[in-house]
Amino acid sequence: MTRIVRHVSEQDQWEMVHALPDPRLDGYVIRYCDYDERTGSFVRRRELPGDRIVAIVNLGAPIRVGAPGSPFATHATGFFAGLHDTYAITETSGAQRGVQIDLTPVGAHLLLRLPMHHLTHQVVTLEALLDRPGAHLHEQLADATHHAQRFAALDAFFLTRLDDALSPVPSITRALARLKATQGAVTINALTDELGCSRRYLNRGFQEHVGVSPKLLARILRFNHAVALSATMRSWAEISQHAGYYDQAHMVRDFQQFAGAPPTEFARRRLPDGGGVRSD
DNA sequence: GTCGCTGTAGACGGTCTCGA
DNA sequence: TCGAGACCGTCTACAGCGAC
Repeated sequence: MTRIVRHVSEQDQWEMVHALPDPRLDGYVIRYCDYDERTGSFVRRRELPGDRIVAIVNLGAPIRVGAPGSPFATHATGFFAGLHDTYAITETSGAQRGVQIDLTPVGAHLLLRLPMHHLTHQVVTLEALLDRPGAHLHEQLADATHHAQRFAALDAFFLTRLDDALSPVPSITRALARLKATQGAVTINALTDELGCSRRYLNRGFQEHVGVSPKLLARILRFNHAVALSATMRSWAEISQHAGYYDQAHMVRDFQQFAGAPPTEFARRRLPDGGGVRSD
């Protein structure tokens, strides 16, 4: 099933085609997004941290990606971005085209056959991570004339890798599900009690399968919840309460760390596609 | 009243060592 | 390999302030 989102304004124009992967990839690959974008109002945007591994197969002009305080790197064919504890900045020429693939951390770990802490706070090129098969995938997507063909090629690529993948570790999968279900509103002690394992075991499992500590992931989920609530609620005090923060000051600190701006500035810079904010 | 900011004490979580 | 305990840094809870 696909969902098409179009936006046309005086300065900006884009089309995004969202699709779910083959059901056999459930729990590994979350969704695909085929995009074609031309923007005049901004060329730099802040991408907020989330609970998923994002891969971009770039089919247009090179994209530059950086993080606060570190230099930009240019990516011509695409990249994989691991989990981050702050926002990333992307810069384009104003026009971009490609496919975004969202993977679960466990899915990325098993399909990429990589300890996830190797990808944490990193943006790694397609070729560096997947070598020749990655270059072949890029060629296939570039040659395809319709988004359905690109999604089919991605399904085939990941299903091939799924054949050789190990099974997920149940305790880590359960911990991730619990964190997600509570939007991060669960203490790590409660989590280890529920799972019947030690903090040390849980932390090591998260470093291997997710790339960040359980607490950091819980904070990212809570922040994402607050961002989602801000689309429908007006009062920041109300949002902080509903998202599970102790008070507004508590929430402001997370906004500054994860979005690089206090809530009001964040809302002012927010982009209409909901996926990020304008950057200077 | 809302929002953003600072300071501080105590709780919590990450990491290390040691032992089973 | 994993759990228990200790230590230390970070986060949370709370108070208070000024600007709008």
